[in-house]
Amino acid sequence: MVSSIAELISDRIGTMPAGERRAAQTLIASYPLIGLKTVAEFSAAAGVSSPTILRFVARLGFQNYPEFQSALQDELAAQLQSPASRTLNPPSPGSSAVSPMLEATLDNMRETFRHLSDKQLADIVAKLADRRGKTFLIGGRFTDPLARYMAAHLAIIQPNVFHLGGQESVWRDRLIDMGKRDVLVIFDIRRYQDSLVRFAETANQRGVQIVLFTDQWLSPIARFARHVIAGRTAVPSAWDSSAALFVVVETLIGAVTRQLEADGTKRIRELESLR
Amino acid sequence: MVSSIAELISDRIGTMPAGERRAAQTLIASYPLIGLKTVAEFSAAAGVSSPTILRFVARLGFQNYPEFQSALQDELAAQLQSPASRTLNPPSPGSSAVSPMLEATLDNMRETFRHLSDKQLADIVAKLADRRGKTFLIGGRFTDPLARYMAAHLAIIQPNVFHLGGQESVWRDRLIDMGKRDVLVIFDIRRYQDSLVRFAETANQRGVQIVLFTDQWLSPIARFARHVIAGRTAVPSAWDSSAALFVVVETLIGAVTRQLEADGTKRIRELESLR
DNA sequence: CAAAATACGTAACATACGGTACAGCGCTCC
DNA sequence: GGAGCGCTGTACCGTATGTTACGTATTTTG
Repeated sequence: MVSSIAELISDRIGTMPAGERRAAQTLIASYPLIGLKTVAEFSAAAGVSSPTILRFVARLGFQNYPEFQSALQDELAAQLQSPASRTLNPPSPGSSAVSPMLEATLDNMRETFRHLSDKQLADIVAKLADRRGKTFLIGGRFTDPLARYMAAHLAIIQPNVFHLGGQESVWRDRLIDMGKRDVLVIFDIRRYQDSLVRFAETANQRGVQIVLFTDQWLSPIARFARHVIAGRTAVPSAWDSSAALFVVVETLIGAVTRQLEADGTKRIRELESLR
Repeated sequence: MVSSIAELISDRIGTMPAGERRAAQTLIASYPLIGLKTVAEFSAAAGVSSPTILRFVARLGFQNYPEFQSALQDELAAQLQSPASRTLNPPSPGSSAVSPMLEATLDNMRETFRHLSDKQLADIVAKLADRRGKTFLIGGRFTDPLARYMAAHLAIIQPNVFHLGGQESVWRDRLIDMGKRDVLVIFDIRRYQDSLVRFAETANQRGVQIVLFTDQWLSPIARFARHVIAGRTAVPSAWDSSAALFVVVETLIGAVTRQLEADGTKRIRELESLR
């Protein structure tokens, strides 16, 4: 089984005519970017004509050029999403049986933060630290503990922080308390829960600003969310991992705390005097 | 100066209308691959119409879609050519406040697992997968969400899993249900809670086997615990981090699940047939 | 050396892709 | 409550792109 297109090429490059070989070498030289451009650009870079390029990809077994490009993109996607397979990352010497899980988790965190800009985090921190409205937190079946964890911390450093728990009918009624100045922090990863989506939709209609923690496939709630944090969840286990989101949560908690300290709010001063 | 398109997006995402923001979030979530596909595919993935995508790239300052794609490709080229720079988030000169937090967290996890032997984990897994008794879980002020998270998973793959929540008086009375064959999983990090220590002590007297998740300074509960997992918690923040413990929890959940699958318990077979 | 087969490029073609005009809708602000 | 503005999607258009047919060049083989 041939895994990458690059291997496929080097397998068959010997059997190719001159023109196609030039195409192959050009592609390998700056793999895989030339292949993502148009046939015309590819052909120009290789110094051959467009049909030669097309014959080249046909020889590789692709029906047409777009199909070839899709394959390249899929390959790229796989590379970008599992940095573990990339040469870097110290193979960590004593990596043992538990390690696959740990390694995957560490990768997830690095990837999650790589897709997260400082600006984005700063915006969310500003919103959470802005105390003109209330903050509500809620999560799904497996993620509600994250909501609780965040609520437990935020509720200490600022007033008007509420975790929405218990029966659906209970927290649904809390919508009455929510308005434009309020923030709703929702955790929702696969499989996404209808009840949460409906809840988010209604909250959105009431003008509540939504901060969504979800996985890389984005919960439908992203549609209504003002801020979306997409965490990586794939690990070698029967379950998805929420660890990356957990770290983002802790980061935010820390940042909000620092922000409020900087603001020198009365509450923080009182807290400090209590310690 | 804006270096990457991702930054450019997060800079302006605040000023965008809903539809375009959705496009932006979708792009960021699986950056940059969606952007290399056609407008039609991009729009479908984001759940908006094609013109919205085009308006989105126009707002980013690109004359047209191909120009936008070229920019993405150039960026990718730069990344792929210097894989060294991607190791982790480069210490990047202006490296924000988030990086130290992430780095410290990653270190904590490595350290935590370094001090954790396979044998130790295997023993705990065996104990949790042994279904002759009941499993109770409880945590402290900040760690109870971890107990809930673990309970939410374990309760699916096996019966007799109970999270102890609510008022202290409530769960204290549950001691009556606990006996020699049962397991009590306790989470307790600084500052250790007296109520939990007393609870653990009593449970221990009743012959309950205690699995303790604590920090590196060890909760006094360690005195009664059969198994102790000490996680690193130090991070550059006003709060301690439970992230390392969280990862241990996920690792255990995965391992117990695998164990039960291997045992081929009736419940697991039924669960699988339900999926 | 001749003849055939293969390879390659030019040019014409059709498709599907990006782009635009326009109308409907919701929202905000008088 | 009404008027204006801005956002969004539908429908259509022009064109750049991938594709194919064909003629020429080049290599191969008897």
